[in-house]
Amino acid sequence: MPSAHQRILDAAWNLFTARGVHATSMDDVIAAAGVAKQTLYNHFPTKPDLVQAALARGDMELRQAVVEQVHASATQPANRLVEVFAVVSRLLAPLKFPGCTFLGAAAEDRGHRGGATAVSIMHKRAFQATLEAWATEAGATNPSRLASQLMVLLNGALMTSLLEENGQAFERAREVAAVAVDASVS
Amino acid sequence: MPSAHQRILDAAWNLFTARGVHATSMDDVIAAAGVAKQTLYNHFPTKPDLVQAALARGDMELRQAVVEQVHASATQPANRLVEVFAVVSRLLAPLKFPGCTFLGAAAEDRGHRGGATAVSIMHKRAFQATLEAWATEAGATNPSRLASQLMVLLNGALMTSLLEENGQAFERAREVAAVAVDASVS
DNA sequence: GAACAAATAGACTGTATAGTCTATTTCAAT
DNA sequence: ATTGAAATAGACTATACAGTCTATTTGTTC
Repeated sequence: MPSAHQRILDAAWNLFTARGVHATSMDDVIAAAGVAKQTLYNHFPTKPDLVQAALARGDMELRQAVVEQVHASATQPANRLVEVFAVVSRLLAPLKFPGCTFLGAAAEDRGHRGGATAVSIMHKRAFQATLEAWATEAGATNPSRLASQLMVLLNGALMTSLLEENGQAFERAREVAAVAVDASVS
Repeated sequence: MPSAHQRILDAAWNLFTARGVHATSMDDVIAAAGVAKQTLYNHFPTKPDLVQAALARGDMELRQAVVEQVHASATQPANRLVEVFAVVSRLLAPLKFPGCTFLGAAAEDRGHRGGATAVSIMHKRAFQATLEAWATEAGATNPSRLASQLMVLLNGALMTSLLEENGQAFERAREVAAVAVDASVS
């Protein structure tokens, strides 16, 4: 049995992903984590604290998983920039909630610019930095620009798959990414 | 002075866009519309009703505005597919809330699949149909696929500009769109 | 086993908000 | 002028939810 801390973060992450932050009550997290109310509040004094902590952990785990799987399935940097779309799609598929927790949280936060938005921005920037590193290795003429372009595509695929669950969004994004990478590398 | 009905829908749309659906209370709408509580509830019996009506009206107005401006600024169908990114960016700029009301509402609705999500899906499908028509006129080898690809790019630009307010997302999307259109038309 | 930290159970408070109800007022059409 | 529909003002109810408080229990370390 994982520690209470872990269970709380896991439960919170899953609920935030599935239902969104606003629609998840602290009592929901408590029930899902199988933990006493006071225990949760001992670990995370307020809901924003919990949201931030859960997103921060999700950020690390997700990015690590994506990088690992991309490196495993493509050795050529240029291929990695395209393959990343397949990897993210594959990671999302079993979840049954085909959206991005960070984009969702940021959208709920609108106007607020609270902790959730801040973590989401960090997550996207960190991810984009990884893309830029691959783009540089691939010999792109403008790695920074290519990374930005791919990030827009990735965010688009994540949001589109929230609306149309047929999973084609990532295929389309991948096709476009291939063309964009090709245009930027050659 | 516009009718109460109009003022309510306008106020609701603006608040939903700026702060999100969840963060907007019925009292907020009442205050912004300058209307009595009962008046609002006479026109829209429940909050979901109001959300759906406001989004539906926003859908019509936004799509109409975009199509008009795109037609005005580009006569070649192939150019329209690229110019649309500049038009949407220009429409968003003065709003100070650089996100998509529909994507935001759908993200807040996660799991629900309620009226807000339904209207958002309609909006995106209708928009994509317009793109497909232009793609067909432009002589794309696979207009449906090209429209899907551009839709992913557009959603990506809309979400990315929510996180990074520098407005570069639309430029990036436009660059990629140009490459994708070129690859699909020639 | 004493002592202390962490966890539990669950009652309780305060606040925000959706939606109702009542009484009154405006105003256009007859 | 009279009537009837639409609008207003604002008190009121019910509920959901964040966060607190108290008392008890478990488990670990010295």
